Amino acid sequence: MECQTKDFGQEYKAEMRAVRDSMDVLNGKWKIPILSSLCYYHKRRFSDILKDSVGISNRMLSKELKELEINKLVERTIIDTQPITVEYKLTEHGKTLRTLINHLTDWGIAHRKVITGK
Amino acid sequence: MECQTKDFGQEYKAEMRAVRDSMDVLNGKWKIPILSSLCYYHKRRFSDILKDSVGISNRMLSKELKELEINKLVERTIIDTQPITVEYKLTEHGKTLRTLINHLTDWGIAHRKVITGK
DNA sequence: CTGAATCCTCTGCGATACTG
DNA sequence: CAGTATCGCAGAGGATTCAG
Repeated sequence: MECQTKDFGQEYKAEMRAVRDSMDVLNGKWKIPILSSLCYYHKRRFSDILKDSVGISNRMLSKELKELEINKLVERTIIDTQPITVEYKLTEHGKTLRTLINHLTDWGIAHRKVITGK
Repeated sequence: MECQTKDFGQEYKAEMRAVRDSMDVLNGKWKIPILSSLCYYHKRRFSDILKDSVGISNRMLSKELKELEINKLVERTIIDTQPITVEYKLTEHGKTLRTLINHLTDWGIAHRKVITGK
């Protein structure tokens, strides 16, 4: 594989911005665990995601879900029970992350082999 | 695309670990700019990468390069000039990152379209 | 049950100065 | 030139408590 971009000026800056956009979305300790939970259970309640993402606090979960919603990756639905419950699910756009996460997974596995030699 | 993993227990945990491995390597403000510089210029000196990665401090560059070297993504070669210079380049393993970065770029572009609508 | 509010700690990162 | 050493701040994230 040729390891070059055509132009280290223009195109390079655009690429940097795009990669940063992706990283910003995925960044932090909890984004991917949360997304994975929503990916598996197509609908999931707050307290359930809390259990799936082992170790997270409600403060963090709340914050992260809000960001994911702002980024149009997750949809929030209030269910009018007593007491109120809330359901979260991936948007169509959110589902496209699955592919990206798969790539990250694959490279991570290959990388671990290189580092640990196994 | 079906958005599921086969098993939310076993396989899920392995995937989480792999993704985190990838993210750890790429994490932080400067890893990708540095890698991109090395990707374009197949060999590059410390002071040059410093200029490529606009805004980075020598302290940070030094730290990041060290981490990349530990992760076997980058190779360091001391050139015995006066004063000494040092050349960095991607390892074979490091070059495999290009593909991953491309995926991150592509998704970042698509994501920006969704968010900004343009 | 689903958060919001507070408080506190720890880490990433910038600025600057110094060394071989 | 290629780093290392020190300092300081801002933001990420944990624990706990409160509210609708």
